[in-house]
Amino acid sequence: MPAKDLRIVFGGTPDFAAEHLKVLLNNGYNVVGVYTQPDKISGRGQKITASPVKELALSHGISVFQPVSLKNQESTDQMASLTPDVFVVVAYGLILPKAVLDLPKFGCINIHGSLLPKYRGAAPIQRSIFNGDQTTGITVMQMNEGLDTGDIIHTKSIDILDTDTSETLFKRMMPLGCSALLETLELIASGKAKGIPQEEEKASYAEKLTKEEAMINFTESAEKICRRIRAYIPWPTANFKLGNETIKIHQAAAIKDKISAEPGTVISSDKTGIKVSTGDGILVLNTLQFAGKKPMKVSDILNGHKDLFKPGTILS
RNA sequence: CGCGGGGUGGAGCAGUCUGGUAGCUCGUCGGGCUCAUAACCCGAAGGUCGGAGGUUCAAAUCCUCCCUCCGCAA
Repeated sequence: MPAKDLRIVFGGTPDFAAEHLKVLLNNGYNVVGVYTQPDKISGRGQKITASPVKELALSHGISVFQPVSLKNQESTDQMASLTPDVFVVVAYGLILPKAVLDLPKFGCINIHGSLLPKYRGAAPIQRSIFNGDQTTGITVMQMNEGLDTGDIIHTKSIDILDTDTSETLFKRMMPLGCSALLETLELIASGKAKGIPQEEEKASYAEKLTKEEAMINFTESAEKICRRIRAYIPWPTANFKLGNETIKIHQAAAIKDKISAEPGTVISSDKTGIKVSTGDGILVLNTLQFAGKKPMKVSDILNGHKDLFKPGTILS
């Protein structure tokens, strides 16, 4: 059976998912229905916003379903009425009950942003940067009832650069996931798809990011803080406080020098950056963002606020 | 009607309350100094003060509407 004859149902919500849907549509695959999270109020002004996946599906005239949960008979019936051959799930955000998992002829497949069984869960890409990994990748698996525990059908790996933020790594991984998806569909259609069970003892979980973690603790090492900063872009963005003001960090570097000052103390500030002592090493702040402002280079900030980061200033 | 902060030469800011001279720190260009500079000295260019109305002898500044950028919250 040609892969393009497969009756595909797609489930996903954010941009990362929409990108995969786009590839299917642009390459003439037979997408018979799309599932995405219900519209939510969000953004400035609390407007109701449709997910990127929904927007894309509607613009292609594909039926969109937005159940709050799939764990009920109606949802299962609805899915059954589409007579899917395969359900492709990418960052959908809902748990699939067994009834749904078993429904499509070839089951449900999921595209995950890590080399499983490492980093199962919500934030694999961000965690790989935060932990300082050199390599990560995409895994396509046959979904089962566990959280990212399905058999591995296909993987692709990619190097993590020193300069990667979650934002840039996401962007670089999208094409990887897209091609992995198309290749997997070929395998499935031609009956060559083979699932390899995950090595359970090597499993680890990638907890989702929280705003609390995004608050910088200057007693950590400069290097760790740097990785935190890169992992937390574009959201929730690492930040610290100067007095009452919260300041976000968009770019920083670590220097290994030993320093005796209390962690969080500004050592020097000039157009080359703001040097701050940490638990181990020096953190050099390069690009910051104030509330209500766009991100700014330190040299620009200092032009307008000469004394804001005088040596001795305490950040927390 | 969720809350809030902005838009002033190329960049970052002050000035707005208490209308009346376009200011500060940089950058750019020209010149000087130096073995050298993200250093220093001298000089210059560059602004419809987000937009449209209104009040006034006079508006960056006061009033009304709009555009637009951003933070919180999700």
